[in-house]
Amino acid sequence: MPGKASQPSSNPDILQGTLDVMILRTLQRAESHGYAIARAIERGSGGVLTIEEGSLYPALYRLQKRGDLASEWRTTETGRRARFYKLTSAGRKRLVQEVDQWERLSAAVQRVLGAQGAGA
Amino acid sequence: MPGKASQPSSNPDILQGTLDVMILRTLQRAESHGYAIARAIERGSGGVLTIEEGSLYPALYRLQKRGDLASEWRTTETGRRARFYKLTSAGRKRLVQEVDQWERLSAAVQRVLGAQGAGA
DNA sequence: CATAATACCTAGAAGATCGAGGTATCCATG
DNA sequence: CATGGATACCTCGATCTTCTAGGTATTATG
Repeated sequence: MPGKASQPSSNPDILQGTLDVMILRTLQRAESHGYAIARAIERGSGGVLTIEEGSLYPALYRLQKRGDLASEWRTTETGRRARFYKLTSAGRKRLVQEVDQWERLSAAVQRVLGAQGAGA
Repeated sequence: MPGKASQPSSNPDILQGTLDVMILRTLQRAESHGYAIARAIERGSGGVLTIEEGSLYPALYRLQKRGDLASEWRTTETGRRARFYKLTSAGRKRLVQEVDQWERLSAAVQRVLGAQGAGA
């Protein structure tokens, strides 16, 4: 096999379990539709994250089914049909919990990774 | 509705994808066996994380199969049989990459969650 | 002897994400 | 008008990680 020396490796676009909370946070700022939510997260991450549509739409469906989001078809400023999502009150509560959870768990990982074996 | 107001909810013990890097980091400090690795991570996290054996042993197997770890049966100080793991040179490289990946991705999530809508 | 702690292992289920496909509309360009 | 790109949605199947829940064996303790 010629060429193709790249390592496909494990190249996750996002940390598993963080998509939901990022969606909720994005919608806390303003109601929005799927495509725009994805672009907003990507921009907000400084271009580090990529939101795949195959992850995004199932996540939105999941969150709505769970009662954290409500949605309706509307028209964008540019005249396109799109499904707009907004947080429900349950979603607002969930957001607070999940942000807290993220802080706790990511700080814990950081401690494990960073913990100095001993002082110099 | 009597009692039982607690929500079992989604209570992941760890952030998906972080177990491997925490194992590698733990073994960078000292060779160790599975059970001790789990306890070390739990201690290192300040008691926040719980390492389930059903996650731990498959992960160790995975990492060894991948070439990041080598292992051998040995006897602990307390006279017990245990499989001791240590990093291979591939494992040391992987550790550096995965720590870097973690820093990048967790910082990105942090930006998305924290991003101020606008200056005060 | 019963129990807890240490120490290992596995099978099956659940859940999230990804890759790859599909549809449709709008707009610019040639 | 034909083409292609961007916008906007959706879904299926595969993959991967973790959890639940079992199991074995040894050592130490009461």
